[in-house]
Amino acid sequence: MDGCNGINGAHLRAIVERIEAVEASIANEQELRREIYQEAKATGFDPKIIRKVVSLRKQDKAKRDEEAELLDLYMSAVQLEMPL
Amino acid sequence: MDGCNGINGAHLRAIVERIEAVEASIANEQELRREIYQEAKATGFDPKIIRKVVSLRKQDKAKRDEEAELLDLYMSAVQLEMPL
Amino acid sequence: MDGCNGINGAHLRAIVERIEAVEASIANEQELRREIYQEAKATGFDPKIIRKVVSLRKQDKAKRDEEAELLDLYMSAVQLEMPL
Amino acid sequence: MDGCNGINGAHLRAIVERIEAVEASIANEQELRREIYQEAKATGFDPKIIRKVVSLRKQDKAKRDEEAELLDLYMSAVQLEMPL
DNA sequence: TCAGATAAAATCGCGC
DNA sequence: GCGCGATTTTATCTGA
Repeated sequence: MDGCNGINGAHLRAIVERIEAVEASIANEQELRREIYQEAKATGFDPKIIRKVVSLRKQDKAKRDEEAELLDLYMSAVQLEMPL
Repeated sequence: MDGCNGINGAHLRAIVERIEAVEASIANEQELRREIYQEAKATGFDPKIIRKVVSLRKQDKAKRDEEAELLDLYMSAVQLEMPL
Repeated sequence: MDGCNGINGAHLRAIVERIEAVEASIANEQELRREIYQEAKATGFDPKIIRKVVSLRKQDKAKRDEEAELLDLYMSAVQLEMPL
Repeated sequence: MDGCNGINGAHLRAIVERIEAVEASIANEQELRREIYQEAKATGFDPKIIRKVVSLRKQDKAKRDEEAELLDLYMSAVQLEMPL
């Protein structure tokens, strides 16, 4: 690789640092989300309810996506003359 | 515990064996499911499609359950005179 | 298949329901296992340790199975009168 | 709150949308991290090793932070003129 | 401290 | 046979 022990240390280090950068970013945004929940709670909202609403909306999206995929599968199955 | 080294070996063994029993049972049923998929495939069905259908129906159920929970939360929130 | 163009809803439905049945069964037993772990914890056992024990015994069993398989291989080789 | 009986749909909606925004952002960055791992693998690095490195560095950082905290504690104890 | 949710890791079956 | 994707299991984290 780089000449010495078969491992390109510089490259590895670059990769690790990129990962650490995005992870720091992720941690920041997770903190942000936590703060939104706390602020909402302080305003009198029940966090449980908010979580459920967020979760349900996420499920809606996932379901729509999967239904679209299923349709695609149907289409290809029909082309292959397979039973559904 | 039992007199010797502070660990109740008999009890631990009993627990481990109960766990292994249910895991064996789980493995059996996973094998069963695999066979159903294989049989379906042999009949000409696309396993992918079956998986999607199963998955969608599971999502439906989960969604209904969560909606019921959300309703419960709403009801208690109203009783507590909290904003939704 | 069913007469027309490869769509056999009844059959598909039957398959899906069989799968859902075994998956319900699996879920039940997973719940059972969870309860065993909780009960063990309540009795003072560390669940993590128990997991380790179960895992190690599983490895042991896998190894014994492998050895048994190897033995079978040897046995059939002998029957075929081939040198090992 | 909103005037009548504790229902403030607009506010709730605003909160939910803010949460969804940060979650979308988080998902994006998780996708980014995944791509970095894939790219590293394509270059010949073992993702498992990289994870290990990242994890170890995280532990190191945690330990350093802890030591820094301890040092702060010592410092304030000195200021209070208490024996350690 | 503990249960529930979230994320990470390992495992397994399928495809090429 | 091997990488890839999906499923399952393990560990971590957070909120009650």
